[in-house]
Amino acid sequence: MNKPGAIVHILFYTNQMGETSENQNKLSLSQRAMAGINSTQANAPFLKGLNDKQLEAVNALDGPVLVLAGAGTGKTRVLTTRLANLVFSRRAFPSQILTVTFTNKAAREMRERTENLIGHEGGALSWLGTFHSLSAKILRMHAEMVGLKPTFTIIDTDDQIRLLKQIIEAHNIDPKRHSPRYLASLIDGWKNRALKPDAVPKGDAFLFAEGKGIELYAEYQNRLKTLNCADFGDLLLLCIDLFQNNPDILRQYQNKFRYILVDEYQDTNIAQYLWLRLLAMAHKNLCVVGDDDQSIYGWRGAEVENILRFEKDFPNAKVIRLERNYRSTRHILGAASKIIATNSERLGKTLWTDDEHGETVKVRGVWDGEAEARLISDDIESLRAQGVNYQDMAILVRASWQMRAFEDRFMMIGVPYKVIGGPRFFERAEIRDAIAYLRLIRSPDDDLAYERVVNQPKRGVGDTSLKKIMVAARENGVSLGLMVETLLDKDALKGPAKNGLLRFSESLKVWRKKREEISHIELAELILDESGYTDMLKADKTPQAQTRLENLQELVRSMAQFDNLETFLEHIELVMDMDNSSDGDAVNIMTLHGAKGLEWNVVFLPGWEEEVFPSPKSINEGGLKSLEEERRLAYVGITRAREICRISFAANRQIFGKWQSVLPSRFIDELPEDHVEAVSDTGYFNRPAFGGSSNLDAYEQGTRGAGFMRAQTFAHENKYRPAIDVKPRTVFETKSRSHDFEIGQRIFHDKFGYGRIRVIDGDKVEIAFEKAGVKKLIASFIKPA
DNA sequence: GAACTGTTTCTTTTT
DNA sequence: GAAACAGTTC
Repeated sequence: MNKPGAIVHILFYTNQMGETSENQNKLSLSQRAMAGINSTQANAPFLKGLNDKQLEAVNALDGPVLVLAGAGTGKTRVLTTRLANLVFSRRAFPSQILTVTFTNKAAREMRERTENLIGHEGGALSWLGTFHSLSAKILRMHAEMVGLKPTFTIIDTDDQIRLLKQIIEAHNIDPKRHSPRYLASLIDGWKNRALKPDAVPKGDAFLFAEGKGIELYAEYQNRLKTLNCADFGDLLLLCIDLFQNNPDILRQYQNKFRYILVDEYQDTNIAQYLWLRLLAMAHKNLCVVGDDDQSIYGWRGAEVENILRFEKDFPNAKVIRLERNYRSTRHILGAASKIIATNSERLGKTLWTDDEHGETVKVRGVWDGEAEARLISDDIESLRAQGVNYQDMAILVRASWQMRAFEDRFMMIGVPYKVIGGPRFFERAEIRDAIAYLRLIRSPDDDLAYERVVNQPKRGVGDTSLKKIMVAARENGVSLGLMVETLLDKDALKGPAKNGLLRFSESLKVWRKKREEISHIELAELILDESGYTDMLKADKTPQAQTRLENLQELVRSMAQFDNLETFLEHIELVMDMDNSSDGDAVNIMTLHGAKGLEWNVVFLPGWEEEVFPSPKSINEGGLKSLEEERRLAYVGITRAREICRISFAANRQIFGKWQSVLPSRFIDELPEDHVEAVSDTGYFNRPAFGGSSNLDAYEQGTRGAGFMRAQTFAHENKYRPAIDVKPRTVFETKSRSHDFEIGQRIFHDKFGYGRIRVIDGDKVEIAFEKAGVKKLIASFIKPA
């Protein structure tokens, strides 16, 4: 497949592509490039091991290219190699290539992997990032052109909702009947479609408070401007505005970015599409990579249609399909393919592999969430004993609340784990407070930050005082901070509020002055101390207070990675995520969304129940379209696994704190029998685990339904087959033991009967019983058969 | 204005 | 089951 002839042929083709593009300058560029290719690429080591299709994608450098890359087909490899190829062929310096990813995690990985290939050749990849971070970077340089100061604050969903609530109340609308959260989602939706208040379709207005939606949206935008703030959607929209209103600036960026690469193109929304089109219009060296089957961000406005439209927008676009899967076993691929085949709206792709080995995908039913956590942690421990590292295993859940059961379990039995993208560090109240203080130092007009910390810790400024100040500030068109200053000057305040505000205002002045003198780290420590925030937590006797203090220390420590306050704030506003990827050997726990683009040897997919996955909320709101998106999520989950994939469902689950009996997910029904096997560790499938208990009713109701029957039909004659094949293998033993059993030995247990030893870990042994499934026991309870 | 208590709502997924 | 909210008392 790596015949030199093939490479030459492809290179010839790409150069033809390059030369068909109109401008003279480019022609000479590509001629230079050709010289570069001939000398550096004939024996270029970085192209080794790519298959024909991948090479084609890597070498089609000029002109528009669409790469349809299925799961596990080496997409990231193609992207990074392509980047390296652009640099090595002297087409562009790294700083002249715009690379857009969808998440910060993806950006980080792409940067690392590309730098491994090109080293520091030609400078840094300064324009690799998410749509939002790249937009922010551009906007900071031209903020005045869109009516902001360069220090503008990027607000997150939480601030957004607080602001909207104020606006709704100011319009005498009851926020209970018309929730700010819903308005926020409407506005987000409009922004995703690049609709400004005057462009919102009239019909959409009636989605909120009898036609007030558009008015409120306009008001919200005004407030953002006066607060010198932008929300996530604004970053893109303002950038588009900037380009459209200033052709000279647009041209400057068009010239700068000679080549544009976009990852996860199926997840782009209309605003992002417009943004890209503006930048790529001049030279059309745009390469997008995507997979319609992995489009899982419809709720954020992603339009799979963008992929379909690509060929229309760029009529001579080269389309390359990567269909050979290098990741998963045939069973895993078979299960995933069957699931996704149920969807109707697909471009259609057939993934294949020549991998022949591997275990089938297992589907297992358990009593409840706790039993599920136990089952999975048992699997993890025994796989670990067989030599699989924790870091090669992952648990992927639909929603973050499902993570808790696993955390509890792992904490109890001492398995190291890391939660990626769970309840986030920067969303904790104490962290947000600390950041609000810092924001207030940077941007005195940041009313949202002011409001957040003015009475945190308590300074005697209650709701009534605050309301008064807010009304006055709005009437005078000034910020809260400024209004308070004026009111203090005029001695218009009284009681505890007066004293508190006096102290607060003085402190702010002092801190702002100090900012010039001390480092941002010292400043943060100073503020936390002098504001009384630390003391407040120290005085707090609740168990959480201690963790909060630690979190704050962690925050201060993390500031060391940044040169100054601005870069630190920019980072947290955009990234909202701490890089904890380097933390040793630990099991990964994350959401299915967070898992896209990643892979592990072993993947557990718990919670495959109706009411959990597919998410009922999603189906209620989006109907069939959403159901198909949930199905793509299932597809993404299964295809993360290289060798072992184990799905599970519970008969009972606590939802919103209430016990409910639930049915297995309809997706379980869609799995193909020939790649999947329903097995049970506990003999659970047809035996109530707790005979006579009052839970029996729930159990019967929960498992007698069609879903359970569907799942059961997969169970073959031997319902008690152990989940893991009994494979005697050598295990390195470090722990001492007081017995002389051996792996593979047949034993007898009073309650569970006969079985065979699979794993020995000191005095603990794991046994695959002939009737009772796999159990972990202390060796003294068993005797040789 | 703060502290306490009972009630309600809520969680999808991320920049 | 937690967190946000509303209503009550000090």
